[in-house]
Amino acid sequence: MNQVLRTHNCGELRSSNIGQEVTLCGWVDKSRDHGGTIFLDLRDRYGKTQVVVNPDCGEAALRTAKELRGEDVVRIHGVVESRLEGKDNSKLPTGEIELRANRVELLNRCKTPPFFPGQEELPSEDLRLKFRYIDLRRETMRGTLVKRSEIIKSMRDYFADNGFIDIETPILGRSTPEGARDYLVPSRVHWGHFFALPQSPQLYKQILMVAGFDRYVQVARCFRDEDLRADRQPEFTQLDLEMSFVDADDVMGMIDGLMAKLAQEFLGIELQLPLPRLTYDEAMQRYGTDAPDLRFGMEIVDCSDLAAQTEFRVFRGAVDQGGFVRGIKVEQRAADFSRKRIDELTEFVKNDFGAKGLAWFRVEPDGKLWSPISKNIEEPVLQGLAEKFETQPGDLLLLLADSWDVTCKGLNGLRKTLGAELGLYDPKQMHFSWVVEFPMFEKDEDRWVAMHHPFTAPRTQDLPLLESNPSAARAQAYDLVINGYEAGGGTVRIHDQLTQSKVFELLSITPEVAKDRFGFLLDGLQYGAPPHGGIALGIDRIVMLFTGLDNIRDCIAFPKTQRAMDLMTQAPGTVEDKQLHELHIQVETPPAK
RNA sequence: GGCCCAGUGGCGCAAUUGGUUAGCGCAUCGGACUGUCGAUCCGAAGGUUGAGGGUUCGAGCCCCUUCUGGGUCGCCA
Repeated sequence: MNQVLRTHNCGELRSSNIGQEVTLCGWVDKSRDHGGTIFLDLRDRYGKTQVVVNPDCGEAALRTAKELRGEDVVRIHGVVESRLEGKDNSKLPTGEIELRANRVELLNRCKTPPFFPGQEELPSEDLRLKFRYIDLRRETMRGTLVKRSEIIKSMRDYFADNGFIDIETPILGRSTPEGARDYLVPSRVHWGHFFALPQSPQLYKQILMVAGFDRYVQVARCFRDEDLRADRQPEFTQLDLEMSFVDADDVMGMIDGLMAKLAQEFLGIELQLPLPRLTYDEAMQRYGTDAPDLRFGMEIVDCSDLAAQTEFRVFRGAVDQGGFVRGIKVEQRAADFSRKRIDELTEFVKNDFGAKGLAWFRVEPDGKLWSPISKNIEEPVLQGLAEKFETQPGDLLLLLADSWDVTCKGLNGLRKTLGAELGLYDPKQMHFSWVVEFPMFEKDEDRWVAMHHPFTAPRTQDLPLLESNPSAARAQAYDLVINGYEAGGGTVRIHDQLTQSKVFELLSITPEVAKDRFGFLLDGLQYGAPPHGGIALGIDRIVMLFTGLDNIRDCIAFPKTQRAMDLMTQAPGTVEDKQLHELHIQVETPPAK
């Protein structure tokens, strides 16, 4: 009778449609059977509509409706009617109307599912992942994926409006031993040779600049075979871009504009531009991390100078060994910290960050610092601490005496934990900032390694430092930080051979090795490479932050578990011997347990 | 690889801290009901506590091993 399966969706009918004959398709979200009258909540991507079936609708319709169960797929033909006086449902946009059915058609029966999309308690995550098609029917999951789609569209529009062109780069590429562990793809044609999936399109986009494409952008899938976290998946999506004839300010300015647009469209907030900038050194000193959560204070205070004046061995010893004594202040909440809680925090900094212990002081009503260790510390030093931290009665001080690294990591860990626990910020609040001037190099055991990648340009004023003092050299690198998450990072690249050679030399990358690994880029740089720079934004993380979620899996339709498995498809799986044979691969027998 | 948390009918939780027959809500199945929207009411079925081993007169609970999921450190240029 009807040529079309449906005339409307389940989210669009309103009072203005009253009297119309329509056909809806969808899933039975819920049915309420009153014997004579049956109410069905029909659900699809767009919303829910209430369907009424009663004896006036015909026996066949009533009989079919009676047998419907949750998640059955149905098609309903009927007339849009106003709900009875006072029976509107204000929770639904379609709540003023209902569909009086005259035909009820079961399109497909649903087995009793392990859980229902509408149920109040969320099932365990492994079950949600195994039955992802059911989990994705949940309103929040649907909402997140819709918003993700809208965010990506908005990004693409922005860059298109700014003259960027979208160019795809290969997924099958070449392994570069630096950086994260690669996912490898064996070559059938080339015995013993492998492709690597891209960790990022880094080298290709630089080549595109050499090719003159000027402004490139891509929504790029990236792969890194490293252990997972709440904000890390083995495959993830970057908004990757590169620009020619620009400096760091130009790139950051472009992203400032993007963030302002996204914040306005999706959060309804007006960002003040330019976004605040913080140097790497400042970030480490004040927050102990290169990605600080700036929604609250609780800044780190360095009291190493005072520690040098005490005989107390823990403090003095740390400083004498070239370490630091640094701490944070919990304002007015000392009473919230039981001895047990402080013990837990001590275990936390010991276990997770290798701290030797946690020193703490309570500020007494008379303003004096009290601690189990305060009797070991000279009065002037205690007073100095109080002044340095600008303490008030009721404050709590937490101090670490350790290496720079441990104090940074430990205090950052404490600050993040306590900031959330004490509710020092509104979880809905958003803070955008840049961290700039990263070091060019860091020491890994005895050798220098690139902090970002070996093509990162140093600040021009730091060029002489490459020879004299590499550790002091700062890069033209910038990270976008949102709420304590690294939401993106980029650099201005080296575009001249001389600087590139110097950097390689420092990184102990011989010309031969360099030629072998990325000879094509080095060649390219000699054929008219423009100055260029770019950035990559973590789309999954940005979606996570913009939707207020605390893990990245909920922003991805089909994510992997912590052990990098897909519970729905059971990937990765074994393959047939024939396939292995074709690829010239032998699988080792796992060691006996 | 280290540390931490969790695993009990299909789902979410409980079990007085080692003591009778493992309990509740939702879902499922059957019945009743013409206005519900987390419908309601009556009834039924359904678990040996992730797996293996140990301690004990007795283990969901204690110990060891292991599997799965999650958090985190290392790792992630």
